[in-house]
Amino acid sequence: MRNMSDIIEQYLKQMIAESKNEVVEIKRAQIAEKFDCVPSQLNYVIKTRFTNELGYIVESKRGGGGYIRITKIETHKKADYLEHLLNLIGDGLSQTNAMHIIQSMYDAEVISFREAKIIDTVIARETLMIGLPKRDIVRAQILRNIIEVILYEE
Amino acid sequence: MRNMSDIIEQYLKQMIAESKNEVVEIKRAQIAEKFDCVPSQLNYVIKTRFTNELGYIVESKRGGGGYIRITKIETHKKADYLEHLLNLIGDGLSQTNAMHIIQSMYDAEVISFREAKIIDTVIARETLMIGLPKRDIVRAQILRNIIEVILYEE
DNA sequence: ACAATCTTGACTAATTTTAATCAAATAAGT
DNA sequence: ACTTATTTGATTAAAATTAGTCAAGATTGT
Repeated sequence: MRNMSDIIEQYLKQMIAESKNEVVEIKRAQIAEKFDCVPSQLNYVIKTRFTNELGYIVESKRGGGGYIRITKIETHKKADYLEHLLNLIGDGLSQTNAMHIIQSMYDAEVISFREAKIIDTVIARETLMIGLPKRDIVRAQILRNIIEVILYEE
Repeated sequence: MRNMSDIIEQYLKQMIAESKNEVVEIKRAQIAEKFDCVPSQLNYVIKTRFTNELGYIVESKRGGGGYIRITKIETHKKADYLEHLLNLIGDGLSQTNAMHIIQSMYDAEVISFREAKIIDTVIARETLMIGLPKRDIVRAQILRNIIEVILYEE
């Protein structure tokens, strides 16, 4: 790791990853001490690496018993969204509907463009060389499983 | 070896060759010191010998802990590799063989870890709820199509 | 001699680190 | 309760640490 800010960033992200609810709560001075840097460096790291843009909410309190709390929200939202999609998919799924769902996932930035293309290909009727009604059932099963992979990663 | 730029070029290429992932990461000032030249000479060498044209990607960061990272990308090799995999896949494909291919693709850095997991899921017999021998045929078809998506992108 | 390439250094830009000062919340003393 | 002191985070600005650009001068090849 190249510099102190990166190290602290990694440390905090690790804490969030290990946490139950995508949250970490720290005492600024304590972390500064741990990494042997000035306290305000924590503010710098937070301001440059835990922005709202990147899906973090930062709350803090001063005074005795003060703290800084960093919450990662995007994953929650994404999880909710993916759960929603899972509910949407019934026993069967047409190619058109599947493609709409894939497009939606791409728009929601849950999957990359390449992943979208891969999944599109997988659920195409030309790829699944099976007759109806079985084809729609397999397609639903495939997409459900893919969503679960994304949902339960990390 | 006639001049400093050539020497530095050779040095960097040597580093890349010895590296695990066709990457070298340097500190500009440090290399300049090592070869007793001005730092900006590194920029010259990189600009003239590690161009995108020649298959290199250069990334950098300034400030404390800054760096210059040069990555060699072997697009041709990857294409050859993927073609090879396509030839490998016959009319049918067992889950075990498919998983080996997926692992290989991940090792070759042709797919990401997440993509590997997605594809693993898709080709699992639990996902493809079809009986043999049809299942192996569909699996082969799916993997072939996925590889083609990756092969013919961009 | 001419053209292309290389070397050098001054200046610029980005990023990180550090310190000083400010503001808010709590704790303590009266 | 009220005032004061202490603790703790926020903000800002300065300094330090890198890398990038550009252009003038030097060297080399033809």
